[in-house]
Amino acid sequence: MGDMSILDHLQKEMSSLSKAELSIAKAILSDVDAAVQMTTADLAKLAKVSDPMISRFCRTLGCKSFPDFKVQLAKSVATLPSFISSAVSPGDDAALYIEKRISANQSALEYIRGRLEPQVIETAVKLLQKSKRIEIFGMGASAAIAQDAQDKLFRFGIPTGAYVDHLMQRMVAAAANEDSTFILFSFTGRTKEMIKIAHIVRESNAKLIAITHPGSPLSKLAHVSITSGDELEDTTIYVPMTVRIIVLTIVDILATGLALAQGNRLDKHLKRITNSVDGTKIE
Amino acid sequence: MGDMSILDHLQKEMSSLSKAELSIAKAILSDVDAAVQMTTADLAKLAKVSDPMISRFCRTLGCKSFPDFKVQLAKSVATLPSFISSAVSPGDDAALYIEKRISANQSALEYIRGRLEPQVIETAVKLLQKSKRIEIFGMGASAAIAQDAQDKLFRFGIPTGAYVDHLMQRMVAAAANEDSTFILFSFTGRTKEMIKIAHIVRESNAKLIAITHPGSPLSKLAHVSITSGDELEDTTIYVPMTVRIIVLTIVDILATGLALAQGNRLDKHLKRITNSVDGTKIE
DNA sequence: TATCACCTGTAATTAAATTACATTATAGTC
DNA sequence: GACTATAATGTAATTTAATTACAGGTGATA
Repeated sequence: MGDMSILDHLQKEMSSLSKAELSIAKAILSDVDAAVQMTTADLAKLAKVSDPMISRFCRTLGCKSFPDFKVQLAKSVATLPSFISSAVSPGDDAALYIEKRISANQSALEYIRGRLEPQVIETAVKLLQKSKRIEIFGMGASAAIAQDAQDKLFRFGIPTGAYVDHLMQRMVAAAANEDSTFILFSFTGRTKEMIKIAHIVRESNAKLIAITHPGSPLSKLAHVSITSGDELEDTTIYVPMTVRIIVLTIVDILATGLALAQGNRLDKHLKRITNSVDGTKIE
Repeated sequence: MGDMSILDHLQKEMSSLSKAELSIAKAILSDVDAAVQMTTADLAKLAKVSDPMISRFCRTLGCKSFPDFKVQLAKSVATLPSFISSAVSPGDDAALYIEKRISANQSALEYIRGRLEPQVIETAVKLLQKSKRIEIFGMGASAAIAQDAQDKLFRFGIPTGAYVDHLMQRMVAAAANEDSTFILFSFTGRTKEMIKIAHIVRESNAKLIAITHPGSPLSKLAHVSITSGDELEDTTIYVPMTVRIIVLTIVDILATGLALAQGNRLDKHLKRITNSVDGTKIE
């Protein structure tokens, strides 16, 4: 079972459970917090099965015993994404909305944990690594992300620019060639201007990585498309919050991949960058 | 005990434990992952105490029983910030560094869960709400954050500017008065230029909110200082990654607080903003 | 010095979980 | 449809784990 949480595993196995096992699963899922405190007898009664079915059920799920199952379940409960509790309401005090926003952003990260495909990331990293130049575009809410991405990626030995002005973006895209890789950020992937720019990138024979809504027009134009997590939040109606945490974490991942791919031959180069801000801070 | 994790509670009680209780505590802390799988007999042997001491110890900590203690402990383990496992190594493949980066950012958010003080956030929100104008400054890695914060805060009926050029920042700070609130982002709080700008803000009688390292020179100049989470990551040596996720979540929290404080009287205003980008997207 | 409160271990008991055995249900084959 | 084999499930028995009861030891206080 590896690192998969017992709750995820349980939900994945629902369709292959026997009648009694399904009763037990439903009883557990009806109140997970209560389940971690139950005896085999309690749970068996709730699920209307015999006591030994509980042990057997745990073994079916790959646990050593019911106590082991309860411990795994407790771990799952503690890391459970709670989308419901994240909705902020008018009467919320600061303690509550702090809690909700933190939980929302943690949950958003949990959401992409199983959705980012390693080979897609690797492909993107290889494109970046082979490039003579990296150009990063964003607009609106994605503008700050483009600039943050530049701040991360410029360090790895490949000249890296970021543009947020759509006219400059068009012109830079038109001036590019096959030596460049472009990273385009668009939560929805349906911004007309960004799609137009993507066409220009493609016409320049440059490579295109899009961090965007899966299946969107922009994603279809990209050589590599990586989810923006836009399914989580309607960014055309609400102020985009959790989505940008997802996208910035994707930036972290790409930067990490590129740093690893470049190995330690850039150590001096990185040191020089760090040193360039020497003297700007109070000791 | 409320919401405090059993691990936190245990560590807080260490100095008031008896000799045997202390042995048990140490045995648990020596390998928490193993402890959740132990029987009373296993743990008693490891701690060199009698079996019943285990039950008594759990009761001393406020748990109902040893099984209850083990469940609580499992929950603590699951939410424990794991700084070690987040360290990326040269041999890491994409699946692993994706996992590590996601976990690192989740842990970073967990880190601030108990460190953000609701009344400090409320004070900041009140300052923002009472302002005639909000100005947001960042530079270097914080520049993108400043622009992101503008994208969030400008919507709530208070004119909001963001500047990343330090000369413009000086001038805007000097031109301000008591009607303005400034938000300054600096991870370390030791950037000389930003501290100079903070002085200028104070001289203009404007209010100053700093998102920065606790106890730093900048934090001392602020009317309200909120942690940047800078303790987590040496941002002067490493590329700042988790720290900006923390800071952006703080932006979310402030934006949420301001939105709630403004109530629903801005609904039309918000609608007008959303409508302003109509027609820019493919349907 | 005596008393009291607290700590702790051994022994006994209870509770919880698992195994063994028997019965029932289901699926496949003729 | 009848029969057989296998899987699922319950009852009863057994084992394991946890807790309670009782007794003894230690340290502090009057």
